[in-house]
Amino acid sequence: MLNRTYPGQACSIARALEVVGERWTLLILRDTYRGTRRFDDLQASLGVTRGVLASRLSRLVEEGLLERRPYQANPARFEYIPTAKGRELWPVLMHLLLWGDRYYPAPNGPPQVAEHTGCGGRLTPQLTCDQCGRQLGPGDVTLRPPAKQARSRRAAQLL
Amino acid sequence: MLNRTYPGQACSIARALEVVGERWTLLILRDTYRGTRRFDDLQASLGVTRGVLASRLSRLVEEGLLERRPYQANPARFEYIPTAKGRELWPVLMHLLLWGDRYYPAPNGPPQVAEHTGCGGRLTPQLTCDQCGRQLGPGDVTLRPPAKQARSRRAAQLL
DNA sequence: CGAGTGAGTTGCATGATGAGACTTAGGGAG
DNA sequence: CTCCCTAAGTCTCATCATGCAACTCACTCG
Repeated sequence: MLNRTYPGQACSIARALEVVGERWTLLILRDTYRGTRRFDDLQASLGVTRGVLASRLSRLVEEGLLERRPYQANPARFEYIPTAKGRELWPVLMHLLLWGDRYYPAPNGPPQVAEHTGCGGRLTPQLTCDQCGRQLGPGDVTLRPPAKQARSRRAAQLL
Repeated sequence: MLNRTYPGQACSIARALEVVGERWTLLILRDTYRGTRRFDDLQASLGVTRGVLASRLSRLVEEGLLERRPYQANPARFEYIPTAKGRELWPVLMHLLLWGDRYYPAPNGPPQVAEHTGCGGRLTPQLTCDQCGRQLGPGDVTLRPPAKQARSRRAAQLL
């Protein structure tokens, strides 16, 4: 979305979007997951302008989502590999994929299906609770200040 | 990110981003989850320009993520309520929140914590398999054409 | 009557993007 | 040696989107 900040937003969602919310950024990341990791390959695969691609890549490297690693010297050539920080955005991409498949299926031919490689199950489009394991929705979650005053104050309910 | 399309992208992620990838769109959606649902409230909460807000809202209504519902007549006044389709993007927002909290914690004071209202557990930042229930990462998922030839062809592995 | 509120629309200056040519450094063919 | 190719960028220019701020419109309240 922007190069700019979302000023005055205390929310982590806004801070996350300052890094990965610009046009093309998430698609570049997706391509690096899939193994498209060189400048010209990314450019061809995405159809993004070379200038924009260069600027997104350098931002992603700066922020530590990608590592710019030489794969040959003479002449020096580089590839962009997702770091742990970069890979942790994978769930975001997968949820977008599931949502897109559901509401905007591919015009010609059905969408790709994401399946668990060994077992054949599908990705669950749900978030779960790490204690009780139940599936959570907007109504099940409370945002509050962490630790310390543990249970004392109740903050804004999400939805 | 864009108003424009990501031409030539067959992927559902790109199609999803065509709808919700523009600057401000996801933050507007987040606010409607939280109960901020009127034009002026959204404008004040986000600090977005009135013009941009108007254009994003009308797009979201067009695409069926929000419903523009009058809450009074004379003078006619409206609020924007998330539809089921809009609410299903909640996991995307939550993963962004978890990721942002982890890598870009709020400068003053610790981040908000999302907890399961009844049980006190945290949101799992992981996707799971709907059959075996195991947590999945980029390496565990295969994208392939759906149904029909069920298991016959194996397509691009995600990472 | 005059001020206030909510939901927009309009106009201008600035910033970001798309299209496409140019650069740099080395490799290979003839 | 010269010409052409590849990879990874950089540069320029026209167009599009955004931010800022004022204006409109319809109705209500004091």
